Amino acid sequence: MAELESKYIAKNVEKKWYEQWLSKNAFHSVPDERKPYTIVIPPPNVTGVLHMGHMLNETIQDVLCRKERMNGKNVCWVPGTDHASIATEAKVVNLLKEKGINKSDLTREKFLKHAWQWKEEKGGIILQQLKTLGCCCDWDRTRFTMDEDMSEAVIKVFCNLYDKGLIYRGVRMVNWDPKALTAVSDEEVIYKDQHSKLYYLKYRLSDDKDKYVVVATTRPETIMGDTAVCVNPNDERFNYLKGKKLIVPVVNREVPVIFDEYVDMTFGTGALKVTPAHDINDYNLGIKHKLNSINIFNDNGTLNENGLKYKGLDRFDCRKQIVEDLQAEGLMEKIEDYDNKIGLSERTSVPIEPKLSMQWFCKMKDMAKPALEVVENGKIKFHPEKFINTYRHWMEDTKDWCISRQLWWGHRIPAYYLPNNEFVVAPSLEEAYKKAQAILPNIKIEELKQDEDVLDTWFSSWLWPISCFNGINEPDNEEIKYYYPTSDLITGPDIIFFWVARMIMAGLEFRKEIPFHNVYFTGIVRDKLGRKMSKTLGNSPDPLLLIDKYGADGVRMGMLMSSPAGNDLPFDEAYCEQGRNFANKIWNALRLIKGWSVEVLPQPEHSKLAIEWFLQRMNVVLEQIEDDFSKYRLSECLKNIYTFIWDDFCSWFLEIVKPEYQKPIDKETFEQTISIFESLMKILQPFMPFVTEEIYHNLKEREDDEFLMDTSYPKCTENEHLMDKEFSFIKEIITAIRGLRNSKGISPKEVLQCFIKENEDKDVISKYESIITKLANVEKIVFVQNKQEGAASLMVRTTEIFIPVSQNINKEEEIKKINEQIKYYEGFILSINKKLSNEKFVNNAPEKVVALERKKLADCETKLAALRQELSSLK
RNA sequence: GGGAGUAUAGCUCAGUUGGUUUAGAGCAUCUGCCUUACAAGCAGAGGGUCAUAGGUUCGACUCCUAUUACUCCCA
Repeated sequence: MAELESKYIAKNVEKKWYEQWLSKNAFHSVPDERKPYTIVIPPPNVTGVLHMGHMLNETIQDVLCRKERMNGKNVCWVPGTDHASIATEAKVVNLLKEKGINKSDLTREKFLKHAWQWKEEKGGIILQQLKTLGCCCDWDRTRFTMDEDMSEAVIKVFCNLYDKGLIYRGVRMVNWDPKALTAVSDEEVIYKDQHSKLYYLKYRLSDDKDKYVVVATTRPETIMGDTAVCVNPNDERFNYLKGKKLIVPVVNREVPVIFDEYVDMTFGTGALKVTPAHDINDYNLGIKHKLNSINIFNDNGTLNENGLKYKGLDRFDCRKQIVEDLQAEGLMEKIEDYDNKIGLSERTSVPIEPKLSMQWFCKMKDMAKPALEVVENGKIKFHPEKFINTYRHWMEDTKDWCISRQLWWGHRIPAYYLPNNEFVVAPSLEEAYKKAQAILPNIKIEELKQDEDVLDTWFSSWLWPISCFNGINEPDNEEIKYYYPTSDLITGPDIIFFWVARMIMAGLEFRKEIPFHNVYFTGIVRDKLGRKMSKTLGNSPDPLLLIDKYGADGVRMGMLMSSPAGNDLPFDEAYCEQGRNFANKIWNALRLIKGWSVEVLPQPEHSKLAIEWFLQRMNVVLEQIEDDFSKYRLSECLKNIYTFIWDDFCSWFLEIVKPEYQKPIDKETFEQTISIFESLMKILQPFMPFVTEEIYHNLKEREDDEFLMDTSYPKCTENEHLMDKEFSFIKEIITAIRGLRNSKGISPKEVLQCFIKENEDKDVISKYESIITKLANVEKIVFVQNKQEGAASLMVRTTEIFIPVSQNINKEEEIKKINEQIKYYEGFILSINKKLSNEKFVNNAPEKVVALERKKLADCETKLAALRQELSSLK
C-alpha cells in the first residue's frame, strides 16, 4: 500500500468516492421486498444557490438516509426543484431587461420560452452543489414542479377541488404587491416595525362649515377613497354627529357618519375614516354599512383617475403632496410620530397594498380539520413537539387561500371564459369546450379564453410527496404504493403553514393518507451575532468555499455539532475546523495501524483486556446511538460518536494495544483492532461518509464497489456494562498518576514505583494491572497495608495510592492542598448528616436513596481519615 | 395586543419520571510537552449562588407562581 499522507486531505478523496458511488448507482432505489425509507427533498427554488440553510437541511436528510440504508431499509431520497413563480419570473424579467427587452412587449409564449431556457441553463446549479456535500439522492428520480406529469397533477387537483366546491372565484380584499404586480397570500406578507406619522385631518360638517371632526390616519393619501367616517356609538363625544354628513378634505366629497362598535374610542381622536377599497377592516365595515367603495390606485401603486389631481403620482409621493396641501388649506390639525407595523411583500419587500380584486381561492376549513387531527393524535410526529402549538394555532383559524397569481411562469389556471363572461373549469381546452357547449350550444372553440393567471407555487408543492411518485395521475401505480407515505420530512419552521400544513391537507384529501410520519424542524442558521444569514448583510459564508477549506465531512460535522432540533444555530467556522480535525485524527489512527508489523506472538494481557473492554464500551455507545436516532437527536449522537472515537479508541484503546516503538504487534490484537476500526467507520459513516469510506478501503484490500455505505450498521448485542464501569475507575487511577507527574515535573518516560493501600478494590486493580503499568508507566503495583513514608499520596475514590518521588515535596503547598480538601469533605459530610438526621428524610425517602447517602457518608469518612493522617505525617 | 419558547462555565449546548458524592461536554483560556499516528496533536489545570424572588417537598438545575431579559410565531 502506498505511503499515507501525514495529513488527511479531503479534496483528494471526496470527489473520487462520490463518482464511485454514482457510477455504481449506489443511491438508486427500486421497490422491492425490503421496507422503504423515503424522503422527498424540500425542493429548493430553481433560482437558488446553495446557502447555509440548505447545507444544514440536506446534511440531516443525508445522515438519516445513510443510517437507514445501513439498517437494511430500501432508501429513496428524491431530489428536485421548485419553479418558484414570483422569484423566477422576476429573475427572467430582469435578465430580459438587461438585453433591452420588456416583458410587456412579449407574448406569453415567447416569454415562457425565455423562462424555460433560463431554467434549463441555470436551474440545476443547486442540485449539482448538493453533490459536493455528499448527498445520496436518487438522481435518476430528479423532479421539477413543472414537469409534465407534475403539471398534469396540479391541474387535475384544481379541477377536482373546483368540482367539490372547494375552489371558488370572487372579488375579495387581497394582499397586492405593486412591484411584482400580483396578489400574494397572507403568509407571504411580513410585518415590520416602522417609524411613521399619525396625521390629524379636519373633516368639516356639511351643514356647518365652521365645525369639524378630527380624524387620525397613517395614510392621508387614501382620503380620495373615503366613503364614510365611523365613530363608536358608545362614544358620547360624537352623539351630535347622528345623521350628519362630513366633507372629506381636499376631495370635497360629502360622506355619511356611521356608528359601529368596531371603532376603538381610545385610538387617535376616536373617529375613523373609512376607505373600503384599501383596508381590510374598512372593507368589512363597508359591506356591513353598504358603503360605496372607491378604488384610487393603479396596480403599480400610482394614483388612478379617482386620485383626482394626484393622478399618476406614486402612493408615497402623493402622501407628501397631500400633506402639504392639507397644511396649506389649514385642514391638518397636527402630525405626531407614530410606530406601527406595516406589511411588506416577502418577495419584493415593498409595502403591500390591500386591494379589492377578482381572484381564485381555495377553501381551507374542511381540509384543515383532519390535517390538525393527525398531528394532535400523533399519527404525524413533530420534532421538536413544541411546533404542534404553532400548527394548531394556525389550523384553527385558517383563512381561505388566495391561489391565483398575476404571472405567466407557473401552472396556468384551467378556467375558460365564454363570450357571455361565464366560465367553465376543465383540465383541457377540449373538455372545457364540451362543458361550454352545454351553456352556449353554438359556441366555437376559438371563442373560449383561458384565464391569464397562474397558480400559487405552493399549490403545486403541496402535492410534492404524492406527485414525485405520480400518485395523482396514476393513484394505483407500484411506486406510490411502495414509497408513500414518506418517512421523514426535514424542513424549516418558517414554512410550516406554506408547505407542511398544506402537504398534510393534500395527502389526506387526495390519498386519504398522511404524507409523512415525522417532521423534523431544523433551526435557522444565524451568524455569531445571532443575525439571520442574508445576502444583504453579507454575513453568510459561501458553502462551497467552506467545503473547499474543511472538506464536506468537516462541514457536515460542523453543521450538526451545533444544531439540536428546532434550535437556531449560531454558525461558527470553528465547528467546521473541529470537523476537519476529527477527520485528520481518524486518518492518523489509520496511519498508526498501517505502520505496524504483524507477527504471530502471544497476545499480551493488556491488549486482551482492552479489546474486551472496548467491545463492551461499544455496546454502551451503540445503545446511546440508537436512542439518539430514535429521538432525532443527531447533534448529541454525533458528539457521542466523536468522544467514542477520539477518547475511547484513540486515546485509550490504541495507546494500550500499541506495541513499543519498532516492535511488532501480535496477529490476534491486530486483527481485532482492524475489526473494531471497521465498526467505528460504520458507526460514523452516516455523518462523515467520505473519510470513513476512504479508511474502510485502506484497512483491507477491497473491491472498489465494496462500499462501506452498503454495509450493515453495528448492532448492540449485549447489556453487559461491568468492564466499562471498572475501566472508568482504572482510567481515574492512570489520570491521577499522570497528574502527579505533571505537577511534579516528572517526565512521562521515567518509570515510577506504585504502592496501593489494600482495600475492597484490590481485585479490580489487580485485574487491570497490565494496563495501569503500561499507561501510567509504573513498574508494577504493590499492595500495602500502610502509608509509604516519603511518597506522594493520591486519592482515587476511596483508594490511596503512594508514589515515591525523588523530588522534594513542598510541604507547605501540600498542607494547603490537603486542608482545602478536608474542608470540602467536612462540608460535604455536614450536608449528608443533615439529611440523615432528618427523620422525615429517613422515613420518606426510598430505601435506595437513604442507603446511598450512608455509603456517601462512609466513603467521605474514609477519605477524611486518610487525609488527616496524611496531614499529620507532613507536620 | 394574543400565543409559544429560552435563560446552566468566556462561547455553544447536555442534564432523560425530583435523590449516583455541592452540575457535565465541546470550543476557548492557562500550564507542561515537537513523547516516532496525529501541534489539525499529547498530558494536565482553572472556570458555574443553574436569570431573579417566592412556593411545593424530607430533598429542586429539575415541579408551581410572579418578575426580568431575549427569541420566534400570529394579528
